[in-house]
Amino acid sequence: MTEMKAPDSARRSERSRRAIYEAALALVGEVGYPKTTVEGIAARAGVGKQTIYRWWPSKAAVLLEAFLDMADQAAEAAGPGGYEIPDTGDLEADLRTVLRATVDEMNTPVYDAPARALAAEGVVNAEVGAQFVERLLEPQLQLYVTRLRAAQEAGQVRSGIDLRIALELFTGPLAHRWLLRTLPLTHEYADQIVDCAVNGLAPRD
Amino acid sequence: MTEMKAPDSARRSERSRRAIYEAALALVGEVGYPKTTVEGIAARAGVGKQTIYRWWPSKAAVLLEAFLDMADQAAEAAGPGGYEIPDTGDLEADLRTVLRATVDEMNTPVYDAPARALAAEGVVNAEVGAQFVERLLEPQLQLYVTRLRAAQEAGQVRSGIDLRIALELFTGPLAHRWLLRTLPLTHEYADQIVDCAVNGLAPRD
Amino acid sequence: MTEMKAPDSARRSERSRRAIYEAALALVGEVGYPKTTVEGIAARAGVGKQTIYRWWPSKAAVLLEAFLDMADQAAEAAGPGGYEIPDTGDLEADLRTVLRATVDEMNTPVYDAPARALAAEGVVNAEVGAQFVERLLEPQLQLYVTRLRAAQEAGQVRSGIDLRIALELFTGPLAHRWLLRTLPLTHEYADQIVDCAVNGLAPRD
Amino acid sequence: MTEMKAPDSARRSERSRRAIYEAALALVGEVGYPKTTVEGIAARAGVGKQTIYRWWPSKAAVLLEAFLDMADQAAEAAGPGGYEIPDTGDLEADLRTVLRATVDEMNTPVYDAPARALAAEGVVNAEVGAQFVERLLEPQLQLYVTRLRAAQEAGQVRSGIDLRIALELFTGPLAHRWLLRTLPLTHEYADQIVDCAVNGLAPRD
DNA sequence: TTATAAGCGAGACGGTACGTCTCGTCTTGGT
DNA sequence: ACCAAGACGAGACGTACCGTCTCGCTTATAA
Repeated sequence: MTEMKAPDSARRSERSRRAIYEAALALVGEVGYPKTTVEGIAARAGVGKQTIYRWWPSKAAVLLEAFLDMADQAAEAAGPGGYEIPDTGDLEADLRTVLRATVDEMNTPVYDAPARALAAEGVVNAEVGAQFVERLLEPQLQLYVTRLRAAQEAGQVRSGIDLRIALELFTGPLAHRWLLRTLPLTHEYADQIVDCAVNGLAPRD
Repeated sequence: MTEMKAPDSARRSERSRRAIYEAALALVGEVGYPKTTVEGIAARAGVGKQTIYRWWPSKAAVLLEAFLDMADQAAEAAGPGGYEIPDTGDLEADLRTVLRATVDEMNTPVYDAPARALAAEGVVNAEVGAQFVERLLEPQLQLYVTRLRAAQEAGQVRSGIDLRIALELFTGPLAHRWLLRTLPLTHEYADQIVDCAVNGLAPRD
Repeated sequence: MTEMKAPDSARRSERSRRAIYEAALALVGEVGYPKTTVEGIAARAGVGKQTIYRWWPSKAAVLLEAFLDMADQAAEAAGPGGYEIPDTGDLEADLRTVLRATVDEMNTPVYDAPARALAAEGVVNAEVGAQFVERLLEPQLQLYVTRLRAAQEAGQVRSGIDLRIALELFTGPLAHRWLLRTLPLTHEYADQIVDCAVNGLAPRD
Repeated sequence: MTEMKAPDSARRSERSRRAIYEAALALVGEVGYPKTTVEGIAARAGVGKQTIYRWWPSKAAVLLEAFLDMADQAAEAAGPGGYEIPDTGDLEADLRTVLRATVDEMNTPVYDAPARALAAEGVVNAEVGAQFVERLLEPQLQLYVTRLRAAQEAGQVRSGIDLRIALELFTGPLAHRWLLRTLPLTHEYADQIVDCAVNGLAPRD
């Protein structure tokens, strides 16, 4: 049993952590994930390599935290409501709004590059994949569950439907196009997905 | 000007190519994609490294061809019809059959490991991604287009719907769960997806 | 201008110093000089690294002082006379006694390992070498000068001879064998060196 | 049992070997042995690190071979006789010639720096020490044995004397001063050593 | 008798070099 | 000409120590 003596996080250098986050995101954006190296991150952050290895187990873990940090800061800046799906009573319109926003995000390079890298790493590395899903994806999916539950209670969604499955009718196609780049991601595409999927969930006559 | 002198493919060693395919698939299955190296493939195939670099540009390209080769052989063994979606007239039943088969495939390790590796590489490397989509994914998606067109002509699918989008209602959610391992892939899940999606495509009253 | 503020030696922890000496000597004996590290000494002594760097400029300096301390304690234990070369009137016999004792010391691991390490460091690092010679070697060589002067005055050594050179006829060969391990160091060898060298110093007919 | 598969020395790059020798000797001369690193040698030689680790087990081994190579080239350039001790019949004069030459060599920086480094490493590392003695020192000592044997047969050296010990009367003091820098190495010093030592070896009346 | 400032243990930090691994290219015989 | 074999230049890996730098915590004067 190799008892790892954990470093003392009270003494951790906040300055270094921030510099590492920034360097990691910048490098992934500039040279791509595979060419981003731990050495490169350390050099760019003006940090010793050991300072990275002391706090993270892998390049992917660094990037995941950097990305979460970026998302947290964005959420904070977005105002008190944070991120949630609007509820105007019109399910189709609300989901259109959200999916269009998601499409925009996926077309934004500073978001796209690291998110894509993390997703890819998670596909192949179960450990990272679990973290990616748990810390990044799942919170977002819960927003759909919440909104769809409201719709279900309002009678806009069939009562027998599992909402975890329902939400995948929206996010699944979007993620598919995003990850594999089969066809371009546009607002129109988002609208069409919402149209079909909402129809599929609607109560039968 | 770097004049690339192409190797003479007539003189190519068939024995080596087969050995490389087998070694690549075996290693990806055994140690995972990131730990599979070109050196390792060469050593296992009893082949010089240059023989790999002469014919393929990257580890991912080797694996892609190896995987296509495996798929071709499976298709050949599957009989004269090859792969196509059945058309019994009942769209929902036909798609259930296909999605259940796909779920089974994704739960088969010898298929899962290399396919997952290729998808992940394609997510991050546009070059590989394009190849992956064009040579592996697109032919399968066309089968859906064909079946859905028949359904549309039979009045089971709304006429205004873009079939490229329609098909993603089925494959998107499936791919999502498969790649990110959010929840287990089961026949029941396939059925539920088909249920909702077919409903969404159906003509409105 | 780097104003070096010297530490206050009055407040120095005696306990720490002793622990550092012991740790340094023990580690050099156990794992050898190159694998002995400042971190290792600190850990073994139960001491912070800074406590070493505060009082010594280098690993070699620590070991030198540790060794001198060990020698001092040995000398103290040896009785009031301390170390000196006996003078029975028989130069050859007296030197035989001393060289045999030196041979024994060199064959004692607790003496050999650190002494060898210090000598090696001194060979390559002039600073350490000077300290090694001045504080460790020179006092011992002076003992030879004293004894040989007595012999010279008694007419047993040619009058023209420089005693600094004379003594090297004894210590030089011994050191040579010890440091480079060309051949084993034995009492017989000591005797033969003394025989030849005393003969070489003797007045000519 | 870790069976090391030895590299094929027939395919070795002569160009790289020479570049490594030159870089190693140059660096030791310029920055000293402790600051000479394997990485530095590789960089200066325009060579990958692995090319060094493939052929040598350590920095010291590289330097030893580089030094031997330098010595071989010098010997080759020195003419057909190579290195040997002259025999004019006058033992004292012949040894004076040789020891003066040795003193000169030890005062030559390009010789001194690497030789000193190797000797120091050999003092502390028995493996290296054995190589140093066997490949560098022993051949030179044998020259003394040869010359002293001739003198012994000519009746200029006592018949009972072990020549391996006799030679150390000359080389021991010299090495002592050289390695530990106790006092300067001069021709006069060499002469005095020869004077005393030859006298010590001479037959007794 | 307290306060105050030093030394202390601990250990995180920016670095350098280690020795290993794999990359993609180049070279040498063998078939 | 293609091949198996593998040496090569290059450079990232993750580890070990370097010497410096805070941290709180004794601990011993000097107010």
